[in-house]
Amino acid sequence: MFATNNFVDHLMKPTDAELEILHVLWANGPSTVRQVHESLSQSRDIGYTTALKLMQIMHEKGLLSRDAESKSHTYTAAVSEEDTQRGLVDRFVETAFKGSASKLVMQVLGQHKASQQELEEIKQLLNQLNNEHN
Amino acid sequence: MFATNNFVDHLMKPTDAELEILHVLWANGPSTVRQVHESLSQSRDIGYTTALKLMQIMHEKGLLSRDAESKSHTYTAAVSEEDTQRGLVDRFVETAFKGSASKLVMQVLGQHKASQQELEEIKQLLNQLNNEHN
DNA sequence: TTGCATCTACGAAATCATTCGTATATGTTT
DNA sequence: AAACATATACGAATGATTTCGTAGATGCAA
Repeated sequence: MFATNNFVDHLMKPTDAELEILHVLWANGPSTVRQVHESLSQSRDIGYTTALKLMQIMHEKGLLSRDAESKSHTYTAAVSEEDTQRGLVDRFVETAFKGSASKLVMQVLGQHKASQQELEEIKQLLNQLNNEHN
Repeated sequence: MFATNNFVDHLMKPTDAELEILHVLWANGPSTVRQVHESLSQSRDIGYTTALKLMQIMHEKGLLSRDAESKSHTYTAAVSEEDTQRGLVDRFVETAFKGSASKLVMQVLGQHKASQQELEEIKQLLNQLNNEHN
């Protein structure tokens, strides 16, 4: 067995609002506050300065990096989608399922429709894990 | 297709501290504040009146019911573990994975060790889902 | 019945997340 | 250069969560 991801412990837990912003940056790449605000506005009401403030705080926390060359700064996600989701899943499994990851999986699979292809991918991963066990 | 669980929308979202208490009650059944507090004390520092206050609030919210016959009240979880976890998963898939349940499953399976038996159970569920697709 | 242990009720502080208004800086256009 | 549009910085209100101290009720024991 190899050492696993202890670094997850040090990852900041983004709040819900912060996650919204990270999703925009992960999807669109480096963006200005205005661009992020416009994207967020499509799904909910949010003031421009609210988005700005959030991104400033996220920059302080180290969740975003920024380039301040021009008048309007350009922000970039400083944490990867994978690492962040890994950390979130860790916490979630712990708080909601008392550490039982397989219970979570069962719950999710039973509750959400997945496409044929998605099911295949999951099966494939399962077989792979099965082999590692032997 | 049948109507699915719209009632999930109306389920209160328990906070982290509230979830801790629900887990105790789900595991041990109806309990007094003292019993719950003793259980919680095993995993972390928490004052007696803190546990009491939390359970009073949860009672107000409808998360717990209580029997006030004797001097010390007996509390019972008023929401089921299944329903609660269903609601939590819904939110989590939405905020952390933008609705992609299969991405969540892949992330969890890749990240957490599951026993041979757990993997088998999951596979079985997958096959079942596969059949429903055809 | 007086006192002691234990309970509930409740107020309130501390922290955090979210929100936005206002002030000020910056750069562009006339 | 003056005016305008647009940017950042920042203070502060609000609401939710967690925490615990203190007061007062309750029941049992001496």
